[in-house]
Amino acid sequence: MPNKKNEDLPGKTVERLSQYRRLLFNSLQEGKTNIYSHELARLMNLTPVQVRRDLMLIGYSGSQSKGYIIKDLVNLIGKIIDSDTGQRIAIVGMGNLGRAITSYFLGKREKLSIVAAFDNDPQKTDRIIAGVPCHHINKLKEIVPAESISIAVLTVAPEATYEVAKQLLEAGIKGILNYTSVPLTVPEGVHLEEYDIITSLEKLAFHVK
Amino acid sequence: MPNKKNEDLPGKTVERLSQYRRLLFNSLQEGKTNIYSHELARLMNLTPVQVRRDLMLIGYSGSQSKGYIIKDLVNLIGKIIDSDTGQRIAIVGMGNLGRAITSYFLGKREKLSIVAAFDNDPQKTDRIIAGVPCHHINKLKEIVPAESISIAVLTVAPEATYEVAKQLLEAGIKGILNYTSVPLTVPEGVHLEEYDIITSLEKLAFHVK
DNA sequence: TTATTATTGTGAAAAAAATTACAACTTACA
DNA sequence: TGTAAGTTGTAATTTTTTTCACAATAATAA
Repeated sequence: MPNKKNEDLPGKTVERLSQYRRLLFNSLQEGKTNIYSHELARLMNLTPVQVRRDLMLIGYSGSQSKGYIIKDLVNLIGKIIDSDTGQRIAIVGMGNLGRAITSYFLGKREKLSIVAAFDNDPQKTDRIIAGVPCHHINKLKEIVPAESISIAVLTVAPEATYEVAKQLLEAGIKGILNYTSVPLTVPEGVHLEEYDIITSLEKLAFHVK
Repeated sequence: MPNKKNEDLPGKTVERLSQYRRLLFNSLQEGKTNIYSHELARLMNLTPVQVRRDLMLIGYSGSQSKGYIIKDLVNLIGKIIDSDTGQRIAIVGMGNLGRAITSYFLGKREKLSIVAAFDNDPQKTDRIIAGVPCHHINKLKEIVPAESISIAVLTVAPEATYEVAKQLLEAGIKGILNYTSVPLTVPEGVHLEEYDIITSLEKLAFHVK
């Protein structure tokens, strides 16, 4: 039994692990093999202690002389945040944002794949967009289970949000990443992550003021 | 001197104020005039106490019988998070994401306006896209000061991020909202907000796992 | 009038996250 | 050999954020 530890990793640490991995991957490709906590911290805009603490929490040990072995660290992070079997994702709403996410994401992660898109515009449905088959939204309940999709990225218009979310839940979705400006509520056992661009802009504007 | 208070509002509270306002605005349009903390909490997926505490922090008082007066609250939040003069924003990188943000945002906020876009693709420059004039990126240093742009939304390709950020800083930008996957460092006095879609997806995937 | 219920406001406690401080180790080199 | 410099690992502290607990108040109904 490796670690029950994973489930009680601080949420912030999980976020950072994902970012560490991307940066470490870049470093690998630049030919680096080892990295010190202060180097990684600099890339991430963090303090070295925070890096060390995060790595401590996942049980990774470096050496005083060489720091951390990038390859090992990348693998370990993968063991922690990736699922063994891989997870399948649907983009719901193929507007600008849906397409942006799809094309940005495509092929970037081995264990996460966008396998379907949905839209209500007949112009967009029943063809392949940005490399992903786009279905009419009324096929949601059929395709989500058939394709073993566990995660949905919601990028529909605000007024459609509620109804589409309802269908996703009925289709047995396990996680929703909600980019609409309409806050959702989901039942126990379903995970929800919300992000609103205007909120971020207003927060930034407040601090700039 | 109204309140130095504003500057030391907790960051999380500022984020929530922006969201409160949007939801309150919806309620107003539905004809509601008053709202209780538990109602607002429900809309936001928060506890009533947290709502009350946030409002306490901005110095707004409700009544035990009627709760909060929506109109007054909307105005007060505006006084706190909006700048008096308004703030001008540029979208840098007019790909799918840049266009998504632009069209999503257009006209939504009185005190925040997207006044320019930049791209390096001649197909896109020197014309109006999603209602905003799109310039070639090499005019950045000229147009940012000329248009009094204080905030930039970065949606360029990863490999261009560093160079474009440098130019923005040289042009005197005050805040950057970075949607590329490349973490930036900015000098003292410039505000930076970073968001990465893949990180969010991976975090969600981790919890769904 | 007097309970009863529902609400706000807020001090105090708890929980989560970040930072400080420092012991322990490794290497380089005088 | 011994010491100086640079590193990791982690306990302890501090800071930030959330939650708990409850007093105060208003409206309602018995």
